[in-house]
Amino acid sequence: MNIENMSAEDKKVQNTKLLLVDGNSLLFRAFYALPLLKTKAGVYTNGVYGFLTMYNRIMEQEQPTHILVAFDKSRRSFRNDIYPEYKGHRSSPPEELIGQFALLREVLTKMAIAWLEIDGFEADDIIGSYSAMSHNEQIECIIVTGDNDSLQLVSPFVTVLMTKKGITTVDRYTPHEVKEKWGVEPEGMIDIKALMGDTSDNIPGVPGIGPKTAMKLLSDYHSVGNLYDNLEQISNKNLRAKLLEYKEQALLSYKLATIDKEMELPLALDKLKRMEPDYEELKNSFLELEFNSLVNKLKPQKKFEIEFLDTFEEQEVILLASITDIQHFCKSCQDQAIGIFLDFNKIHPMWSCPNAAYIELQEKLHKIDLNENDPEIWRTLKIMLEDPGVKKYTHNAKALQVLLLRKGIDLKGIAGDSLLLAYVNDPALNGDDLLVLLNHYLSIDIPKTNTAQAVQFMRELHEHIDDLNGEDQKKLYIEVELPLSAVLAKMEFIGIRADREELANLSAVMEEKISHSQKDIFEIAGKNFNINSTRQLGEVLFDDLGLRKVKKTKTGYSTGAEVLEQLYDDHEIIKYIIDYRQISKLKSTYADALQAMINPETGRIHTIFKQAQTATGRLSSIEPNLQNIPIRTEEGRKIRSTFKALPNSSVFLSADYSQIDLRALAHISQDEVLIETFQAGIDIHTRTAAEIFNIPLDQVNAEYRRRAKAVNFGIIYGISDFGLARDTGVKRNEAKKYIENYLNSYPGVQNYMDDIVKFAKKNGYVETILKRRRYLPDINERNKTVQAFAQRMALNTPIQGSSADIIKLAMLSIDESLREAKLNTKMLLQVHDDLLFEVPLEELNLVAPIIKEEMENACKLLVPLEVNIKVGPNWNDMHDWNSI
DNA sequence: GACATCACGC
DNA sequence: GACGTACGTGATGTCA
Repeated sequence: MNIENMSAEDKKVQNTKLLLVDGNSLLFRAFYALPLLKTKAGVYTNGVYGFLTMYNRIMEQEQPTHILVAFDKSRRSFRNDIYPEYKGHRSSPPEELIGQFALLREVLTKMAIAWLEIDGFEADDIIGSYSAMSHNEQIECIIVTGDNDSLQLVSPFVTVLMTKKGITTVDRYTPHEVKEKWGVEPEGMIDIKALMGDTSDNIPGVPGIGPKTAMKLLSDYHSVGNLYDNLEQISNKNLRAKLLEYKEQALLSYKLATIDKEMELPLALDKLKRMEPDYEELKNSFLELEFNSLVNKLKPQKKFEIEFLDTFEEQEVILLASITDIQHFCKSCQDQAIGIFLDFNKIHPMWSCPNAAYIELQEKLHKIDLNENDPEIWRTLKIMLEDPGVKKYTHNAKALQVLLLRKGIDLKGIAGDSLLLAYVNDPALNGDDLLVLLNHYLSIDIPKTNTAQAVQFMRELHEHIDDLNGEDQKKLYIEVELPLSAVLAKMEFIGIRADREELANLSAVMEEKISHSQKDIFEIAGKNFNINSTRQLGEVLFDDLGLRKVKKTKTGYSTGAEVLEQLYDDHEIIKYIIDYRQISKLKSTYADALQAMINPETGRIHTIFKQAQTATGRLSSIEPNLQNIPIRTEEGRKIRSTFKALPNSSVFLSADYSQIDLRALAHISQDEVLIETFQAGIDIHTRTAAEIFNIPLDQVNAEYRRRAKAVNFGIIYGISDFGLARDTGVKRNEAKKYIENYLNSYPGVQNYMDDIVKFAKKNGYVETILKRRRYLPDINERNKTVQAFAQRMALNTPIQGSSADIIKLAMLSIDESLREAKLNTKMLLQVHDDLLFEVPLEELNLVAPIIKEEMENACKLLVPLEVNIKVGPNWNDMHDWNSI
């Protein structure tokens, strides 16, 4: 068809896509695929839950414009009139499922999804009739079912999605796939069934004929009718006799297997149009059914019909051209709520210049040009921006604040940050891009080129996401994340001093070492190649030098550190390669890259702390990443020592939580042995060693402690005996025993592990002590590997996430204390369980106890929190600080 | 530009 | 028989 010549009516048909769902079939599948789930009120919901999961997935994939779910009305249909035994073998569905049929219908109604059941007909017939209509009208149609009867409905316009064993995957059948799998055209599926029968429907067919024979006969005779007309041609006597004997039964089976395609359609197509439900009401009934993970996904769907696509209304931008205009405007902002968006040319607020400010006030969009960098403009804006009475709604307040700090402006009155709000709502969503959020939550599509227009929806977006958040999430957002963003902004703005000259010297020395290693390696290998290329290195090691191929990767042989270690004694080249790898990593990632990150404006390095990035609630650090500065090797520590406090006037102070993850575990699991150990101040690894090796505390030697440490470490991450064996170097059986011993010694931890997985399976998420949520959609997955992965996340996230919560609380109270005491000590970095400060010498003895105090009392747990304080001139040479 | 591999941190 | 510790960022090479 030529698109140009299409009428409007044709185009409409082109944009129509009808989804037909076999409700009974899918509910059955879902019920058996998922473990039994019961609400607190005792209602079984697993089938309905699984149905909705699958429905959502298909909606996302297929984006239909029209939907109908069809049900069997009762167990009897017109087929029972011609064959009373039809579906006669079926026993009643289990008790736990029966109530879910009605429940599903209710839920569908609430979701504004059309559904149908018709006396005397099966869901198949309803689907057959609607799909026939689609075919005739040349409308695209998708059928979802687990019943292969419907393959007879497939046509160029009708596709069948057949659920496989579980509920996560479907097979797609177009005429081509039907032909490929069954050797017949879609209509031929009726003939196949007529011959082979169908035990599940109790269609008899011809005894002794299965799929293979049926396919063979039909490839020769094309149809059952033609087969019986030419029965004498069949050479196999037995087969011929059987066909003859059961002719009646075959013809009856044909009728039974034929789906009715000519029912009167009770609902016209436009009654099936996809509709927006009442989200508030739907949310309530999902909450009642405890479908918490689904509640979170509730939001207006993306618009689905091209002709109805909501193009946002582009607002006129009022340009505030003169100082007088700006002054007048800023005055009118007083005691108002505004949306604000600062357009700057790079992502990094310390390396960017603002082009313009866009401000929404009373639903009008204003622009202030900042390219001129006119100090008069900034002076005017400063008053408004520092006025806490002007409530500012924005996206990524931290970046805005950092940029303003460079202009000498101390931003006040941040009332909302959609980046953080969305993160608290669901940390898995990447909300960096405001346009993505608007699309996701409000279904508004703003072209990239028109980003400034987003400011007109800023407050609406806040309101919408805030509605989705529960009380706990609102609290986490208002009391932790939002104020923390201001603390982080100050840290980013202050930056950390690094000695450029020392980095340059290190780089030069490293270059020297690298070229030496390189020369040695080429000599031993007998040829020149790129050592950085894993492929070329693999060729040299495993092809040329014939070393053992220890481990494979997707693309070739692994040359990772683990492999090289195993080959260490096999060839002298290995130690040069290990050396080369280490030094070139240090040079490129640190010595060279860090020099380039020193800001000429400040002479310091300013990282960006990403506050809405990780799934667990931790921060991350980029451009540069200051959370992975080397510490383990001697060479690496040279990098670390280039970070320095201002000489003669200040020192670095680092305050790190001791065993915060294990303490969080003790608190969450309430394990008595763990709690007692921490309360008594006993070394946790030693205690664990005593427990798992069943020896007295004073007989734990270094080796026992090392293994116990690996066990403790592994427990936090949801360990396997395989992983533990690898880490400790003991046999897998031995490692397995360690874990068993551990869980017997700490029964509270065992219970925690069982309970948290149950919780996750039931609720679809896990949470931290501050009720930060992480959704785990894979927790009920049938694929064992995927499910196991989700289970480990369920175990780890409350632990790691709670630790992250605790240090965030500590940062807030330290910031407050430092401000109250009017101290000049600056918080510089957070490295997960570690805080780094730059402390003026005269403040040291005052500040150190404050920091220790605030961190240890950041959060009341069942175990004490312990903080170690170190002090030194640079980030490497630090020594324990003792109060005087 | 996307993906894979490797290596650094907690 | 393979695969099996959480969470990150960044440099480099390879291939399209």
